[in-house]
Amino acid sequence: MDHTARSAQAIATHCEQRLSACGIRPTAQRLRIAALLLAEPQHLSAEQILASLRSAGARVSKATVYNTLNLFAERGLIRLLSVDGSRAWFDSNVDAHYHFHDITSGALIDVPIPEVEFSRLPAPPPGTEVAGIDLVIRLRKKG
Amino acid sequence: MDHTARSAQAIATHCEQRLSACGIRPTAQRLRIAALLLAEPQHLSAEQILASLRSAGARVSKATVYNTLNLFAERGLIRLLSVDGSRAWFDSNVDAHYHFHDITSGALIDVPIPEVEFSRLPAPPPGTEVAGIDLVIRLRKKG
DNA sequence: TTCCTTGCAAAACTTTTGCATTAAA
DNA sequence: TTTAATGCAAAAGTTTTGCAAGGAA
Repeated sequence: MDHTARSAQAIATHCEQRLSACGIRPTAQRLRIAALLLAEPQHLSAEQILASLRSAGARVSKATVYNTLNLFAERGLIRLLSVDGSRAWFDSNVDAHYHFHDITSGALIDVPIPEVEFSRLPAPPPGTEVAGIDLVIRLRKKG
Repeated sequence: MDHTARSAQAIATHCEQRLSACGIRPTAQRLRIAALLLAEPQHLSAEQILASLRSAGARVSKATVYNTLNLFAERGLIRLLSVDGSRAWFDSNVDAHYHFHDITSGALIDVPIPEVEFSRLPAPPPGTEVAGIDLVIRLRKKG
């Protein structure tokens, strides 16, 4: 199915189903945030989402944006990234993957799982198990 | 040489040399911070360092702690980590290594380089080169 | 009605900055 | 004496929270 060709209505319906599937009541604000973030694999900050929604004419508060993003992340609808100390990045791609981080521009680029292979990994300490692996490959301008 | 058996004087001298080697003027505050942080491989926050120095009777301000830690990190004397969004962690181990992050307790544990082997890594995008690789293995309580 | 969500403003935190004072070379 | 570092308080930036008002079931 062509993603970009979907109607606004179809996107709304799709988001509504995804929220409901996670036990999240699909309110107007949550749907706006979901429609924006889940439209494609991307990394957005809370402030970017707030600005984007507002310039699109949506009525939404900063508190709701943060509440919603935290809720989405808890329910596994999005992923919260800590790549630099400056702010949180919300990743709409929840499939396992890694990241390039361009330290010059700040850009974040997905690295698909097949591009990385571990031939050796440490055993988790006794009493613990691996909850996830975050790999960030920092990039600088060459030259 | 036994690390723990060194006298306070020997530690001070050692720190002074390390700072000077990095072109950092060894002031009283910087030496206190260096002595604390570089005593062993560890991960400390700015607030922990400030509290530790003050309870040890040192006269040092929050601004100086932050200025100093940033300076040390710039000069490669310590390493700045972004493992969770909450705050910066300063790692006194600047040798290449990775981390376990216990998401229950917040604990950070070093993973030595030989414990991780990559059999496949993506090529950096054109015009960029790899500046470093940060690997964080998240741990949760098993059971 | 009852429970949940929202918005606003304020608070909480971490980190940075301006500027007068102090210390180092 | 000249330059750089420190301390303090205030500012800046991000995220959380308290609470009244609004909306859904």
